[in-house]
Amino acid sequence: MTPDAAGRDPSSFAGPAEPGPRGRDGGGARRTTQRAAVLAALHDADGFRTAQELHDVLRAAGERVGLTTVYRSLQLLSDTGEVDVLLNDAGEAMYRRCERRGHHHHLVCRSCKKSVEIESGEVERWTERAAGEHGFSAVTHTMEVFGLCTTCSPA
Amino acid sequence: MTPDAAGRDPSSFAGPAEPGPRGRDGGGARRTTQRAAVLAALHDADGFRTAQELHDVLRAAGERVGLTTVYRSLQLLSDTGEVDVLLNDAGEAMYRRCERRGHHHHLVCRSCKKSVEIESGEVERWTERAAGEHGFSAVTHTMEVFGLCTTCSPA
DNA sequence: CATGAAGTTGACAATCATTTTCGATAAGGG
DNA sequence: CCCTTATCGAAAATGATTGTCAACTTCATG
Repeated sequence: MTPDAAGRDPSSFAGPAEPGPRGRDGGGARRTTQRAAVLAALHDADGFRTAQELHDVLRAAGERVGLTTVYRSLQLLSDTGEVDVLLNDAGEAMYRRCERRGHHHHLVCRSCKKSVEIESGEVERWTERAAGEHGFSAVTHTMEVFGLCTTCSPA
Repeated sequence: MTPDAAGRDPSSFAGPAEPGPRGRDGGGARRTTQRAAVLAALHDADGFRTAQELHDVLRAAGERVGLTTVYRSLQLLSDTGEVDVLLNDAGEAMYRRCERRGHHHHLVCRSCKKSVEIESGEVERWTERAAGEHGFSAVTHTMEVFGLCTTCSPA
């Protein structure tokens, strides 16, 4: 059985392991247990999770974290690009810690939310071309692919 | 100057023009002025609009429609596929009356929300393939392209 | 190790889009 | 013209996310 969130090793995130420049921005971003916990919970999941789900997991694991803080931490993390955000059908924000830092897309399981990072120069190029043909500039795009992963697939 | 919503010809939507089978589903969907007004307002716009924006336009045009009804009408219209929905960055639903009935994507102006319908077998195929490579089935996807249209583009 | 300034936290209130409620109203077949 | 029933809409409810603000950490420094 996989250990639940309570059993994870916090050192990989919370500990003062990395001696690098403290904080993320010029000012002083502090290293707090709450922030580390959110990041850790996110790390334990291999799929997208909502702020509330993460909060539930943390509380269930005995962490003392407020929902407000979870939202703030996620906001912070997504601002710095450390986690990716996407809106589900219900319009709720879902977060995920991604390996890839640059632009990429996701293949998300509709059932368990597990996801795989995918890249596509093909799509990027098509997008640019299509936009150009219609005179649009400063083009950006969003694209997410949903399906059922092998585990959640029937049969 | 383009006539505002108040000046549109209602006959094209509200009038008993089409003698075809009444309503949309087997039961009894009635033809009401409010529903027609929402559809008409949507028709006047060549871009995506939020429910509230449509409501404002209708009220400004002197129509007597409640916000609730606008929401309900849009829900109805999107259920039957008569209008397309997409969530903006803020997570708000935006609606648009599209020419194309089948699956397609949009090129949306970030500034004025004007949009163009685009199709891409290329993207469809790429999506299927990428999903297949990772064992995902029952694949669907969302994709929207944003940019600045010629009118809103600087220079 | 003590200290203080500044970043953080979290319970709770406030937003805000969207939905639900439910009595009043209108559509349209008979 | 009437009656059944879909529909309307004002107001209350919902639910995710954000703002408030006093109490609390973190951590560079003395």
